Amino acid sequence: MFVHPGVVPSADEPRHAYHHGDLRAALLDAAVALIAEGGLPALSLRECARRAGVSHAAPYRHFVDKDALLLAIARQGFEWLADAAEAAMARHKDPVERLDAYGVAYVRFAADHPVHHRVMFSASLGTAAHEHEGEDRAFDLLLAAARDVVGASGADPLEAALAAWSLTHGLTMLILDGRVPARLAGTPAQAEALARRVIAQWRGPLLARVVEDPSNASTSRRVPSGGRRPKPKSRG
Amino acid sequence: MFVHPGVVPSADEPRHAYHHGDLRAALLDAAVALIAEGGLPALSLRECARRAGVSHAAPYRHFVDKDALLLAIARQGFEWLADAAEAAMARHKDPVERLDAYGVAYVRFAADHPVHHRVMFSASLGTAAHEHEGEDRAFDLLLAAARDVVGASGADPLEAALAAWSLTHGLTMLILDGRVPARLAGTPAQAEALARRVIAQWRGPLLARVVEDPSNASTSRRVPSGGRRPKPKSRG
DNA sequence: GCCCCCATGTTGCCGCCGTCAACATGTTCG
DNA sequence: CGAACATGTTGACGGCGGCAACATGGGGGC
Repeated sequence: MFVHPGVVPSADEPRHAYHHGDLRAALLDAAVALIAEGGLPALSLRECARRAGVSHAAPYRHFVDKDALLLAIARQGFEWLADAAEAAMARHKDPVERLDAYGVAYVRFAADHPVHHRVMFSASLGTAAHEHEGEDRAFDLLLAAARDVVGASGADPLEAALAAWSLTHGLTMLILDGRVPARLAGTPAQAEALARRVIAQWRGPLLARVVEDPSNASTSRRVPSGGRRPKPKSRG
Repeated sequence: MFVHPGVVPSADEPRHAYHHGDLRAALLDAAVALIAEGGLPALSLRECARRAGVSHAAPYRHFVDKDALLLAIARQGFEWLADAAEAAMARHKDPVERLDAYGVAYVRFAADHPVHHRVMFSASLGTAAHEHEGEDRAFDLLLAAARDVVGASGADPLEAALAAWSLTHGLTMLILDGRVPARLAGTPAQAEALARRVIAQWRGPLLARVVEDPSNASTSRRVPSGGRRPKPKSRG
């Protein structure tokens, strides 16, 4: 049996275990493992079935086709992402800090679940199925945070959200594609720290404050000779 | 013949036209068209051969395998990207403006050549072949621009480059994946304008100036009630 | 000017894959 | 107890990537 205990049973699918223990979960697990080993093109339903110890057509009793399996992984990922972002934001009151927390949680989530992130944003699905409930939830969280940040300034919250999403999404993709030196993002913890520094580097005029402390905004007028690169002194 | 005149012969491969006019270029064209129509999974060497009017094994005389064809597309894309970035940066002297120009050119390139960008950053190749000459050239340009921006401030140029790359790369991926409303990025020109606004939104303490005009840096201390969203008055 | 060689393209084959249809089995419930 | 249904199996089909063996024709050596 390849069903390792890490599997969260997702609590919204048939629980009955007829012949196999929980084939659906086993297939999802095998799929994630396959993608982790050889990327998306390495995923095959037949190999998943093999690893789950069932025949090559058994998966079709749980997923209408290959894309449905990928969709299930993506859905799970969006749920986890929304949960992580929500929890991270809940630890802050300041709008900017909440937006930062979202971004850091985003990168951290991708570092912790690289396969899920890759599947969530794989072009295969892309336009096909943009109706994940979790995706809407994650995006609504981001949009609300952006709205709080821009406040009544008249700036477009959607574009602010897009800008924040772009930064963290781009960093995430570069890390996951191995284009960031391992020294900077070799572990999820390093990736998270890098995300904090990258976000801090970009803090801009729209947000009208320095990340470290709202009171000393004047330091943003010139290149600070020191005190730059604020150590994320365990905020939260 | 499916060889439309848009094909740039790439000028570094055997020019002799034995039986087919220029099968290699025809295959590359067909591959790009296939990916444009149905994404990466829609690419098949056999369909490329069919569209080029040759037998299913003919492509193997020009590409050792499917990945080699994708690699050729990626290489072409990196060359184009480096050229575009170089040209865009050459129109500016100010370091920050040069870095901005790089980012805008990056997004514009991806909007103009979505298939190439997708292939360039497809996970399939990823770790396999990071030795595109064009990729090094494009990254070196970015790194040099970042170095000029951070100057002697002591900031890590690599991390600054990474931050800039993250923002534009993320925006690019979101646009290409259809996650940005068509109203904001339906055409390459719109995507370019959006890139300018997104970059401007993030201008931060490290760069210590407002994008519009270096002299009015004080407007960055408060959320500007007006004058935000600077119309990109055809800089250059 | 001739011929041979090799780059180019073809045919045929293999195994793998996604997917479907037909069949088998075991569970649940009337 | 038996029927209906969910689950899993077997076998088949066409498409694909890739290899080997064969065909061809153009250009360079003589």
